[in-house]
Amino acid sequence: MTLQQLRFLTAIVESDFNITAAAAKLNATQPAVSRQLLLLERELGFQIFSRNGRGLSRMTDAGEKVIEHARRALHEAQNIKKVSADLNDPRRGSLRIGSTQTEARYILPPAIRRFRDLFPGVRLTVHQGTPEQIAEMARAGRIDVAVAAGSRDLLDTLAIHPCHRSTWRVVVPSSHPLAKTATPSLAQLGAYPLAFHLSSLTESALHGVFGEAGIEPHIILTSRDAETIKEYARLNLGVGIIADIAFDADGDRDLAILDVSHLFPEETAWAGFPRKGVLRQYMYDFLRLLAPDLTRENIESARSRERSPAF
Amino acid sequence: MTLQQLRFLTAIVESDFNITAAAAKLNATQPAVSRQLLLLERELGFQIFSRNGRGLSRMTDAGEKVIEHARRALHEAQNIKKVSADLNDPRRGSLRIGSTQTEARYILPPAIRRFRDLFPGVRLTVHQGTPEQIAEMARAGRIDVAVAAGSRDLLDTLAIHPCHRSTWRVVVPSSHPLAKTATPSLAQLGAYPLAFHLSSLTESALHGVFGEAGIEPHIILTSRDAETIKEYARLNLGVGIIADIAFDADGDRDLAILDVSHLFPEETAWAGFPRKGVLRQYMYDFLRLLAPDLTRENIESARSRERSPAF
DNA sequence: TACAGTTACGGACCGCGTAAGCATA
DNA sequence: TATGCTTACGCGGTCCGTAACTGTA
Repeated sequence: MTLQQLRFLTAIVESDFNITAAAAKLNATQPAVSRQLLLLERELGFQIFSRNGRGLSRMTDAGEKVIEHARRALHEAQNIKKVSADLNDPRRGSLRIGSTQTEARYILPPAIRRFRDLFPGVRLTVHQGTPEQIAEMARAGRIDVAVAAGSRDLLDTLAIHPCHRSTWRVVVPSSHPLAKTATPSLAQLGAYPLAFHLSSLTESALHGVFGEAGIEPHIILTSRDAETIKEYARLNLGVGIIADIAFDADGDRDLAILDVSHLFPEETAWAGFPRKGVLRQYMYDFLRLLAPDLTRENIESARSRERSPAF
Repeated sequence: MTLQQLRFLTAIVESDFNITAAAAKLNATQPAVSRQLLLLERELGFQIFSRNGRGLSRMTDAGEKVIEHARRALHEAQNIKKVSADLNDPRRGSLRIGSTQTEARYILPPAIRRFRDLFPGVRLTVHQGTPEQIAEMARAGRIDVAVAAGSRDLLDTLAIHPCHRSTWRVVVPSSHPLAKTATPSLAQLGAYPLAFHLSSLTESALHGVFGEAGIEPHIILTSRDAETIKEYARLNLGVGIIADIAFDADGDRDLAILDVSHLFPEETAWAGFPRKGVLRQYMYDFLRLLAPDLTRENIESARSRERSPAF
C-alpha cells in the first residue's frame, strides 16, 4: 500500500468512479491509475469497487471503509506538507474561500485587498455558494476558510467564530413617503410592497416577525442579492430592506436610508475553518484581517470546542 | 513522501532516535533507513531531527509536528490493513491484552481459554502491569484491549466499559475466632492485623473506611497479589481480605470465607479498547467472552462517547 | 578504536507511459 | 462504433543491500 495508491483511490471516488477522469485530474495516464487500483485491491484481497461490465459502478461495503481511512491518511500527509510549506515559504501557497453572496460582495473585498498586498504569493480563490454548498465544499476539503451568513447548523462541518454582525436598513427613493420617517414601525412598512434582502434570515422567519405584530406583509421580492433589492427600491417597486453593509454611501446617494435594526433580528456572518489539521500561517492572518476578533487564540479555541458556542 | 518513509520515521522515534535500532526492528538495513530519512528531510526542506556529532539527539519543533501527523497517517493505513485482514481471514491475527494482576489471574483465564478454542489462529499476548503502565501501552498502541481495575481516570486514553464487579471476602483459617461470625463488622476486623488485597481500592481509601468508623486498623500487608494475602491468612499472620473472584473453592478449602461486601466499596474492573480505529471482529468476540454485557453495540457506544459514563 | 550516521555503487524491482486488447452500451 | 477498463511491453527511476567513508566519545 502506498500513499500514491490511496491518492488514486480517492481521486476515483471524487470523479464518480470514472478512472479516466481521475487520471486526468491526477496528471497521470488512465492505465497507471487502473493498474494501481488493481494492485491495491490484490494486496488487500478484496474489491474496493464493484465492476459491472464496462467501468466501475459503486464502492463495496469494505471499499467504503477503506476509502474513509484513505482520506484520513492523505489528510495527515497533507498536514505534513503544510508544515513544510509554512516553514519554507510562509508567503506562498493557496487560500480557497467559500462565501455566501452578501459576504463575498461586501465583507470579503477589503480583507482580500489587504491580504493580497501582504501575501502576493498566495493564490486566492473565492467560491460563492449557499451555506449548504459551502458546508459541502468544506466537507470535501475544497475550501480552506468559509465566510458565510446562515444557520450555524448548516456549517457544522466547520469550526466557526462570528466575524460580522449586520443589522437592517430600509432603502427608498428620497421622494418616498417613508423617507421622512425616522424609525418606521412594522405597521408602516407593512403598508408597502417589500423587497427583502434575505441571507440567513429565512422567508418564514420574516413572516413570523410580521405575523407576531398581526401584519400580513406583501413581499414583492426576496433575493440574496442586495443590488437587486436596491434596484427595485429605486424603481419604486417596493420598499427595500437590506443588510447595513450592503448600503454604499457613495453609489446609493439617490436612496434614503432608514435604520430598522429594532424590527428584525441581527444577522451574524461566521468565519468557518476546518476543525482538524494544520492551518497555514497566512490563513490565520487572513482571518485576522476579516475581523480583529479572529485572533489565533480565538480560532484555536473554536477549533477545539466540540460544537461552537451559542455566541 | 511515502508511507515507508513515515514508517521509518516513527520507528526511529520509538527507538529513541537510534537509526540502527530502528532498522533492526524494521527488518531493514541501517543505511536504508538513514537514506529515507534524509530524502524525506530534503523533500520537506527542514530537519526533523537535530544531529549532534554522532547520532540524532532529539526532534526539532517542526519534526514533532511531522511525527504526530505521520503516526496518524500510519494508523489509518493500519486500519485499512485490518479491514482487509478481517475480510480475508477473520480467524487469524494478533490480540494484545493489557491487564492488571488480579484481572490477569482470575478474570482473564476463562475468557482466554474459550477464545483460544474459537480462534486458534490468533496470537494472544497478555501484558501485565499497573493501570498507569496499561494506559501507557494503550497510548503507544502496544495493546489492543485492556482489562484493568483502577481509577477510570488512569485509563482515559481508552474507551472503557465495566466488565466485572467484585466485592470483598474475609479469609481466615477455619480455627480462627472470626470464622464463626456470619457478617463481621469493621470493629471486629479492626481487632486483628489485616492483610489486604489492593487493586483499585487505594490504601488511603481503605484507611478512610475504617477512619469513618473511628477505627485505626493494623494493616500488616497490602498486596496486589491475592495469593500472598491468602498465604498470610493461612499462616495466621493477619486476617485476609480479598476480592471475591480471588477465592478458589477447591484450592482454598482450608480457609473459611466470610462475605464483607457491606463494609468496603464494590470494585469495578474495566474493559478498555481504543477510541479510534478499526477493531478486528475477533476483538469484539473476545470482549464478549469477557462479559456478556460487552456487546458490539455497547462497545461502539462507549467508543463514541467523549468520556465514559459514571456507570 | 568503537560506534553511529552518511555516502558510493551495482543490481533488482517497481511504476510509468505507449500501445494493443477486451467488454459492454 | 464509442467508451472505458485491463493487459503487454519496454524504459527510467527508485530503493535496497553491501561496502567504504566520516566523525565523534
